[in-house]
Amino acid sequence: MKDYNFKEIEKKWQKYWEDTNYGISADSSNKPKFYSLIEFPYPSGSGLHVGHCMMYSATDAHARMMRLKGYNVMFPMGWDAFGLPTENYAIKNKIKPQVATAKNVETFIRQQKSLGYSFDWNREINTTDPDYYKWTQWIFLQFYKHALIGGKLVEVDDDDTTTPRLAYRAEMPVNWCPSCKIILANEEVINGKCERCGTGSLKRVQKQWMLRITAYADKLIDGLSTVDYEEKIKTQQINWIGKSVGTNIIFDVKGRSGTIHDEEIEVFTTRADTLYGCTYVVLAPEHPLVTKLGHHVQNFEEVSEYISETKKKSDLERTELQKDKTGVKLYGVFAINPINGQEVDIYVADYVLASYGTGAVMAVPAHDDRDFEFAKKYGISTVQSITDKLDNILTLDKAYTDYGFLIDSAEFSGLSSSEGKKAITEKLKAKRLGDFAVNYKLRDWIFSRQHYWGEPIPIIHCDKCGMVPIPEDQLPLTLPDVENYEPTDDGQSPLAAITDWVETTCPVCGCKARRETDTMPNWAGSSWYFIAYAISQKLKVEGQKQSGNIFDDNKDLLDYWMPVDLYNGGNEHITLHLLYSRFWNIFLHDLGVVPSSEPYAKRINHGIILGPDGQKMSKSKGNVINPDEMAAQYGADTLRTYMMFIGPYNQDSAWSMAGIQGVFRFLRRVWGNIEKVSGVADSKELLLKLNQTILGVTEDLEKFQMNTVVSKLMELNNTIEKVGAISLESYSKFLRLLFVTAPHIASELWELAGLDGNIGSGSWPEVDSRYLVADQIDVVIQINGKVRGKISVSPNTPKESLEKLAFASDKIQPYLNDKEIVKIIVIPDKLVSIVVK
RNA sequence: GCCCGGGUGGUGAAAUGGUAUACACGUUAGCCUUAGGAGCUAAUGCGGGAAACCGCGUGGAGGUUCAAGUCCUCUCCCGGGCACCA
Repeated sequence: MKDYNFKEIEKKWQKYWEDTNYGISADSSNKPKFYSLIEFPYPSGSGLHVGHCMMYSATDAHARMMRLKGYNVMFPMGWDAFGLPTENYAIKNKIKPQVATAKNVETFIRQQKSLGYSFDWNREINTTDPDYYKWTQWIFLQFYKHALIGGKLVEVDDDDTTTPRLAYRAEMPVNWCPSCKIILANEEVINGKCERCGTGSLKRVQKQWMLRITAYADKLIDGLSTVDYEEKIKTQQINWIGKSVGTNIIFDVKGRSGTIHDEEIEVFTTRADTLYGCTYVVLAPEHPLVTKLGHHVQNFEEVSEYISETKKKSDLERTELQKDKTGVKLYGVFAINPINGQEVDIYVADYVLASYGTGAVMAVPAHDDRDFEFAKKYGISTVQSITDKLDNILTLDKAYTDYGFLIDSAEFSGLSSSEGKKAITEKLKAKRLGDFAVNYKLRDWIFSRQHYWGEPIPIIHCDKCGMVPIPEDQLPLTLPDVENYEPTDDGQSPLAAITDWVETTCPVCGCKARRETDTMPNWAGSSWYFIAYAISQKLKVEGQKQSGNIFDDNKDLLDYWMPVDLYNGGNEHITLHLLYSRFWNIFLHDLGVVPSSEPYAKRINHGIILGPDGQKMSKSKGNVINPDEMAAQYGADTLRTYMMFIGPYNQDSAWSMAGIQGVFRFLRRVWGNIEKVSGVADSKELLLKLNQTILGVTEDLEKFQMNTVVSKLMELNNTIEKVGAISLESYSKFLRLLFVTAPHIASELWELAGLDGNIGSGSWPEVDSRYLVADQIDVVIQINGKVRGKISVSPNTPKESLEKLAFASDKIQPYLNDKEIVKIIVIPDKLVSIVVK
């Protein structure tokens, strides 16, 4: 027997798979389809990370099983290639981002192929490819051309400026780095500081493109009940959307000389039942009413100063110092509590957020911790009066925020909190001073970036016609070649400096006009790539010629492939990417271009591979494991199998050199064990273990319990060694199981054993339940719950016999002497449990 | 503060309420070898004992059950997410 020469074997089979199109899926088939999606990588300059290998190894194993089980499996790969690191690299090294991307992609493909992953290379996509981003732009235009009214999509005319389009422009506070003089994406702000230079980022108001994801908030919540995601993912998404149901309440505003007409304060509350306890009203510093009240406010100077102080605070300061609430009372003006006509004070305080609800709240210190704290600090209501009101329910140091029954609330007293909310809101509604209202924490999605390396937003600004979408048959709007990728000083995209690109003519009136110079965020291309795989050949072949819409033209493909059956990815994408891409898919479904409302039927998350020191891998810590080096030392099969064996799939695991060494030993022993293949009939012990392994490995692969898949294969190999012989038929089953984790060695051994055809075109082994039962089974005898003996019996021995055999056992006699037998429980094939007194 | 995970040998970890510690690493002893960071065999939860065996053991305290790592109540610790969201 030759040595296990993994280098030679792996090269041979990788070529074979390439030559025979292993992994290439058909667009039509009489087999059932299975769409297995993994998050496509950002092709960074540092190449494949072992974390990628962990996800690829596990999903590749699963895909191989599904193929053997007779599915037409789509297991595609592509490149999420727009993004800042490439742009920064381009700036630094004076290399075109297009060139850098192509080089990185080449490296990724080489690495992936060298590990034998069975991706469908015919479907490769790249978000930076104009054939691809043509359709990213097309989808953007559909957002621009549509609005969601009453849950239904409606088309919006080009000159309509009032209907709320799903893509719109708005003045938005953005993160501004005063040192780099650029606008930062949220992802570039780490703990309130610029990722590049560490300077604290400031808020700056600028016109931004927005996607109205909030219009889809309810659909995004409701859709979760139809998909198979871990509970953790669902709750995280629901929390992120943050739906809260409550009441909007209108307080009239009164000055020294009576009611100030036309001015009112609208607050949002989830606790309308506590309205009688309202002692003051608070406005966010950014609330427009504050400046409007102007001369009515006696201490307006003090108030203005407070507001400008707030503006100077960074996000970090405003949130980190949350315990220390600040604010200013507006002297000379009052708000009228609409339920009882009571005058209450008005404050401005930055613990109230302009961006949530109405930017104003009613304060009920007795029933809200934040109001309580603020009231205590500014002596607004005495603690004594709160306790009086609450009939001693309240302890002196905190608000009573639980539900209960209303007191001191006129005709509403005695109602439960939930009854009270409803009754009070109904009364306000009748007086036209309030109504039921829903709010979301979710904000609309800031969809523009002032960078070069992204999809250009296909809009033209015309002085006469306003914003005009580029006609769809003129897409894609491609990125121009530029010399300089640096953002400009005033926070504009580098595209703004390319005059001959910016200057264009209006598609409507033909006048001189300017192109939009912002680009899309790198979440854009990844929000529909799972759809693109199904039609990827069409993107390449017809992308430029297509005049209609590629989705409608290829409805049959989308109907066949969608939705994704299994989506595999990282925990870091549970909120943003998963939410964004669900949003796009639901929108496209509403538009009628994709068949299913939800894009992913099932989602599985993987953990992170940590360095050998248990720390997150990083160059600076020097604990980075390079997959190329590992594959060179131990082979692709060992690396793949170890990546599955390293620990529970959805849990973080630390790399271990001893661990990969152990897996290598396993494969080398498997290699040698081909000598145990014989013409002799299999022992019952081997048949039992083999069938247990088929059953267990199948179940574990389906559940992505990859570590036990490997341990079960090891157990079977141990049994082969122990028994010393295995029939060719049984061996072929073992190899097919092994094929999913270590496909190269399994293919080679298949050939060496002289088995027919190729292992990959066979079928998944079936369990023969005749062999699942052992000849003899150990049945445990328990006395008072403790194991005191064992009897070896044949399976299905009747209860009565088991009981007799148990009492006949010498082992247990000492425990029965002089004891009264209270109870006997017999579980066939398991145990006899005797209770004595 | 709120919402998720998770605490099991020396280590990574297994266990449809039914023999806790499979599998792997490590360790120890022996074999083989010129040699081994190679291979093979055996042992390996802790305490006691020459052994048979006994006692104790899944973060802690209770509970349900003939039987609990697993179910229930309370509690401690670790990791992650959200966080002044009214």
